[in-house]
Amino acid sequence: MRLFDTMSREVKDLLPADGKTFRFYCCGPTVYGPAHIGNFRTFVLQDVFRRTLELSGLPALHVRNLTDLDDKTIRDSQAAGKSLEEFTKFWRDRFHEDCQKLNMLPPHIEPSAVGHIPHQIRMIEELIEKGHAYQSEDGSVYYRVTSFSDYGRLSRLDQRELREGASGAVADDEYEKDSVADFALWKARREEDGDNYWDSPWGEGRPGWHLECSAMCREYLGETFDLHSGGVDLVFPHHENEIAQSEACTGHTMAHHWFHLTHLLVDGGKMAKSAGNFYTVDQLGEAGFSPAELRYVLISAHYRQPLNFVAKDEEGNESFPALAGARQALQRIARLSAALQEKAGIAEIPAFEELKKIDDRGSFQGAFDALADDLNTPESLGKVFSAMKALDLDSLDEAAAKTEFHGLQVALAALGLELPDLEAEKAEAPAEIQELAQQRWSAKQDKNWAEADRLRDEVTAAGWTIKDTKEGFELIPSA
RNA sequence: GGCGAGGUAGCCAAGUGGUAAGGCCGGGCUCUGCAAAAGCUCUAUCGCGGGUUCGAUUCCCGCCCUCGCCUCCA
Repeated sequence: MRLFDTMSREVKDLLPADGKTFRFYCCGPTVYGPAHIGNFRTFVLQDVFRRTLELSGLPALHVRNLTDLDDKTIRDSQAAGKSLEEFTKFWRDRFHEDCQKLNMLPPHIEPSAVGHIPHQIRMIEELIEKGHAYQSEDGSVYYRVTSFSDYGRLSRLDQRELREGASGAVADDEYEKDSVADFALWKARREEDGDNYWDSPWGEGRPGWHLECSAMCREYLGETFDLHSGGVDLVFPHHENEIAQSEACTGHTMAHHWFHLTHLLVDGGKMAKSAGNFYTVDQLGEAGFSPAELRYVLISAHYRQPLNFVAKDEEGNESFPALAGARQALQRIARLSAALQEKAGIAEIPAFEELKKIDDRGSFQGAFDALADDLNTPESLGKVFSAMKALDLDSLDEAAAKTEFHGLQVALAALGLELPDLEAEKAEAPAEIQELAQQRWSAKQDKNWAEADRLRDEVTAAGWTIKDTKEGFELIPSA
């Protein structure tokens, strides 16, 4: 598998350093509110990445943290009058529910910041010892950026000016630092932190945000690991600071590969609560769209391109045309898949573990290859449809159908797409509707077209659509 | 001001130095009493102006425009 590396700015092969397991870390969510669909673009694509790795025969060790200790979780838990633990547990559970709905494989290890305070303190001690950090008068500890000559390599900071206070915002603890670029490793206890403080050699306080990832990477993946991932916004300063902390501490390269995911836009602009275009999985569910449909949209653009999520149609109504389109597309795949399955005489769709063993992917090999080549999800989807169109179902014997069915399932498993249940679409209509539809069918058989049409209108008015088939009819709830 | 990404059909979105995947929408056809559904099918010369080249949407230069980051942020 090949993937673009932010550090070297080139597409590189992915090879596990230990020759066996590909070990990678993803910066997870801050659990202080519901994750939005932009967050999930990142997490879903990381999930496609992992699925592709595993299906290509490379075992993975996936670590993704939960940020449960930072300014926002403390601030909002206080505002809610809850303990930090109770508050973050609520949002952590919610995040996990959303992940499950979106068919994401759970990470193998999911550490949290609060659970690793001692690890972080130990790292600070090391950094002070090695001259990379200093304590300020109030008991905070800062990282001295100038002590790490490689600082800025990932974000190419050395090639640009550090514009101090570009946003006009100036941290209130700035006077404590030797340089504005220095960042906090340990924050001295403050009034507004409430009960959220821990003992340390520098007094009571709490670790800085950037440190948790460094500490947990080291704990679970070692001093050097294969890949580190996150949203583009984390390149600077978060990942830059992680590198500075970890590499200054260990003296070794932190990660061999940096995988960054470009943000989602909504209707051409940045998603923001203030803009009213901040969507969650639940919200879209309430609007009548399934998580699978959302997932389809989230993977419909390459991860290094901005993806424009269209929420409003041309009339400006919030009708989510992108999701409606995804529904049509998924149903087409589902019909073809069902036809292949029947032709192949296969009872159950093979589980993920079983799909790992399938190496003849038939016509769908190209769809898988597109993912292995820099995780090109849109090309992969294109190949799925192209392969579908090229298939001549009638000419396939059972063995060929089986190969094609398995190939399709591997491609879908890599993309993490769950197909809609076509049978479930045919919901049970109320008895009176069934009766009307049956009467209409009889009228139709008698070629009493006027009566048949009249009855169909009645059924339609009641919110159901009649689909005639060769043998009879089906009732579908109207959209 | 600095850094970066991008402008491909109505919308979303791949890709390529030799006239452009795929999805949605829309049109047509088949099927059908009609309709729906389904299947098939049609629809772009790639922001503008130069340059390099036998040939550029794809490389180079300039311009216009959009978006993101530089502050917590996936």
